[in-house]
Amino acid sequence: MRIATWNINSVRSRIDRALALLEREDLDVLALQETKVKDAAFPTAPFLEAGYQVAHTGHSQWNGVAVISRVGIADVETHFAGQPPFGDPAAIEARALGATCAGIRVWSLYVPNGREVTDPHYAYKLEWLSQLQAASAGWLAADPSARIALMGDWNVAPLDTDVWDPSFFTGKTHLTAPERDAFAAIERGGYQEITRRFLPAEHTYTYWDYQRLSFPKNSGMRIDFAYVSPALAQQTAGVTILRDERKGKGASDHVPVILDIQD
DNA sequence: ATGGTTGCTCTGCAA
Repeated sequence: MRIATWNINSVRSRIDRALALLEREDLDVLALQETKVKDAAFPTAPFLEAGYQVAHTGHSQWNGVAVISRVGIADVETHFAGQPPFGDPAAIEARALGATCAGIRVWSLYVPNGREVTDPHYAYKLEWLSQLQAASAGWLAADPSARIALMGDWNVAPLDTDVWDPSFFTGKTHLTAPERDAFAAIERGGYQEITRRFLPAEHTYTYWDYQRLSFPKNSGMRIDFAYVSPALAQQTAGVTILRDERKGKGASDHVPVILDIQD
C-alpha cells in the first residue's frame, strides 16, 4: 500500500503530471492540496479512467483539497469538527478532507499560510492548527487502534534546518515559535510525524518557491509532513520525497511525499 | 543580467 500527499498547485494545470505520478509510483491513495478549482470543474473523468475514485472539496479558485484512491473511498468529510471559518463573510475554507481508504483514515490538509505575523491570517493559522489538534486527538482517543494519516502542506518549518536560510524568515511566518508549537502539539494527540523518522537528514526539502531561482539554488523548505497514528506508524515501512518532481516545465512548487504501508 | 514565478481570473491576489 502506497499513500502519497502532494500540494499540486492547480489540479487542472497539472493533471498529466498527476496521472503519470499515480502510474509511475504505483500509488493507491493520493492526497492533494491546492487544487484551485470548484467541485463542478474538478477533472474527475481522467482519474476514473485510470481506475481511481475522487473525493474533493473546493469552493473557489483558492485552496481545494482532494483524496484520490483506487482502494475505495468512504465516509468523506469536507472539514473537521471545529475547523475555524475565515474571511468576510466568514466561511469554512476547503482546506481539509477526510476519507477512509482500505481502512485508513486519510486527511488531506492545507494549513493556512499565515502571510505575515501581523496579518489576521496568522491568527487564523494558529487557531486552525489548534482546532485540528483538538479534533485529531479526539479521533484517536475514540479509537486508539485507528489507522489515521494527517498529511499535507502544513506551512510550518519545524526546524531551522528545514529551510535554506533561517535569517530570510526574520519577521515572516512559517518559523515562528507559536507556529512550531502548534505543529508539535499534534503529537500530544498520540500521533508521530513519520516522514522525519525515515528521512532525518537536514535540508531535506519538499517545497521550492517559484521565485528567486529557488530550485536551482536549492533554496527550499520542508513544510509537507505526515502525522500518523501509532497503528499506522507501526505499519509504515518507508518514506520517499520525490524531489525530481520539482524538475522540468510545469512543475508544482511542492513535491509529493510517499508513505509505504505494510499490509 | 546583480535579475530570474506561477495560477486563476481579469488586473490584482495569493502563495
